[in-house]
Amino acid sequence: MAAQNRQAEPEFFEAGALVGVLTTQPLDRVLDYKAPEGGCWRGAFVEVPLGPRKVMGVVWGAGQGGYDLAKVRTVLKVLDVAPMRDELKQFLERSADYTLTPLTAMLRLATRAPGLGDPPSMQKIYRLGSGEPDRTTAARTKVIEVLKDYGGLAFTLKELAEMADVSTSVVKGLVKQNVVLEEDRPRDLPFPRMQHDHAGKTLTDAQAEASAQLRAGVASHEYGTTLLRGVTGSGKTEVYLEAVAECLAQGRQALVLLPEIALTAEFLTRVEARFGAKPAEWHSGVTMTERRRIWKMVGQGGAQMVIGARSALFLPYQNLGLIVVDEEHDTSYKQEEGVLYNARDMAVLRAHLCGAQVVLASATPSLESWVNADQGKYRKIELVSRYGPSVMPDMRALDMRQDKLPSNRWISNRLRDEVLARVAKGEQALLFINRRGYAPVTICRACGHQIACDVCDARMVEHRFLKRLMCHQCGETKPVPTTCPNCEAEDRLAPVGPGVERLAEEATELFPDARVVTLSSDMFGSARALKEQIAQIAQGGADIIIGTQLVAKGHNFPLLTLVGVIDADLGLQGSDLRAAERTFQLMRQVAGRAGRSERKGVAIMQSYQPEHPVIRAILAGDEEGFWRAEADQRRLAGVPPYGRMAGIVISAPDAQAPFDLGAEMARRDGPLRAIGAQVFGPAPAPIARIRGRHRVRLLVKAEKTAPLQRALKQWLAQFRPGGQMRISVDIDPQSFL
DNA sequence: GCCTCCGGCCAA
DNA sequence: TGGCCGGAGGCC
Repeated sequence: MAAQNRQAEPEFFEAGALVGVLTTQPLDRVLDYKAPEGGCWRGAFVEVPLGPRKVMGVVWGAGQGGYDLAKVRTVLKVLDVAPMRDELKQFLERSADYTLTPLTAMLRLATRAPGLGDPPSMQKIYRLGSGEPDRTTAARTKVIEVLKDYGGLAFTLKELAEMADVSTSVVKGLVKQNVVLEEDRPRDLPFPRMQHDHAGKTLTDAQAEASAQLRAGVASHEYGTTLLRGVTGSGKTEVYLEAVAECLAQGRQALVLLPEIALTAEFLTRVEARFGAKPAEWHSGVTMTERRRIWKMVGQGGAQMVIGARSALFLPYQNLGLIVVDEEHDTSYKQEEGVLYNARDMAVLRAHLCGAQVVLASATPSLESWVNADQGKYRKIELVSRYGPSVMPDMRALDMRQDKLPSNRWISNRLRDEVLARVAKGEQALLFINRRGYAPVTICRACGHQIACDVCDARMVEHRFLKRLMCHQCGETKPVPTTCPNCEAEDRLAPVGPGVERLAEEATELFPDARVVTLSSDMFGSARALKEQIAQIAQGGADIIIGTQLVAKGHNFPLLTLVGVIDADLGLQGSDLRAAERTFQLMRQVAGRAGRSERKGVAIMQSYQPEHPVIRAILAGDEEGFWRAEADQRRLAGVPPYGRMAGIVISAPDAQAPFDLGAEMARRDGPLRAIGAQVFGPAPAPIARIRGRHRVRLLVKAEKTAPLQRALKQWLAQFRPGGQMRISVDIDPQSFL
């Protein structure tokens, strides 16, 4: 047994000792190997033989034993990178448990940099030497002048030749005579030092007070989360950069997470102006060599600050003191492919493990964060705009009870006129309805019968695009009948109420000269086609956008100046539990735009109950009231953040097999029932086909305190998907529709 | 994830 | 008989 004081130190394994190695290969197990010559520490990055191949792994701990010792192979070598710290190891284990992701997949997330095993790559650099040239030429003089101008600095061959405007052979010639020195330098260099006090900004009183609180948190070296709420223009970036400054002053590393789209050169320039040097920048567009440099430098302390997209959370920080999640409500923090995790929540987990502070910044916080702040789990700081009260769009409710709309019309004349006015000016209008399909109800005009699902307590929704009736509870579909199944009357069945498809039909009739585009999840074969469509719209490829909740997903349409909510009451009835929150945030999105451009944004809500507390709160700009009303609804329904949910997506190239497996899974729900959880579905997933794979989804709902992950694990262990079928688990799914 | 092994099937 | 294809399972 090791001495007690050794416990803080990582374990050392003598050569030949059995060690457990976690590889990046998707074998969901730690494999036994013998420690290499010279031994190895726990946490060491190693290369091990696996079958005929060599793969990378991490020494996770002592070997398990139990595997045929004769077959145990030896670690090939220990890689020359900083070993994984216990904090990151725990973070990977805890987040794997939370998201029900294999640990190997988490390790892959944390090692997304190429050539980690390669010896440090070197490059030649050139600096001024002491020799004298045998003869002087104009080109040689220029090289010497450049080097003298920059003092003792060194440059690569290409840089130097370009700066002196000579060919590289001139420099080489000078090297032979020791006029210029050629040296080797590692390619992966530390990032330039950032100065916490380089250029302090003058802060308003409110900003100074807020940043003092954040600074105190960072200085405590303890975990804590702060919700920093401030509208556009209130200067919340300046405030959280003060927290970064404190973190740098403490000699700890800072991470700022931004939604992918917000990673702009403009933001980097701002940071550089404040701290005198650029931070490391980590996102999907960064080159492979730069990724490797960042990964290594973050691990050995050569990068003080990282600005990145969600995956920057998995870098091997040496001493992380602060994580800022800017625009924390943004849905792009939720990874929706591969490993499904929410970077906002995982940031809080990682900060817990390394005694860091988290700052969640947003003008319109997610309800989860709002509730956490309200319950005292998060500290809350409010920043009032320096330009006075928050800029809301011009917001109105249209009381539909006063409007005598003909049947089968949902766009009121007043809204129609507003749309026409925008289109005439070359601006865009968005008509928002949170209902997929053509019509939510199909009714028999002879007997009043409504076509319902055979197995669910739900009405079938007509999907004209798919030419079928569909149950949104269980996903069952059937052709639209011509005779009433109840009274057998011929041709008396009629669609009642609007869905997005029907609204598009109405808009096309109402605005014959406008370009109308529909955005609904089940109308796109692939995520990429959808993305392309959205990009086209953003560039002005449409005048009127008809959309479901899909359009609320953080997309930016700069030409959009009018949002018409067709049925504002719909979000209040629980068809999609986040609809009201999104509706509210959509309004605020328009508000932010109205503040920035000369075009004022207008939001119009058609409602049959404009006196409803949520509607009133939105109109009055009473955010507190809105969140409270919304929170009450969620609490009553027992859904997040007051309950827990998980989405199970079953996918396969053919459509039937996932349904069959989904139905079987819904039947054999013992382990879930044991913790009081319920299963809904199977139903088509929000995007029903991706890259040729049909997707079917089950939803599991449990109480807040129920051990959901453990139950899901037991439940899922019963099923072994055959062939091309895949099951993926999404804890805390973004959409529950 | 990738490699290998094995059974099935087709052309001669 | 040989060769090629695709699915199943092992890899420490």
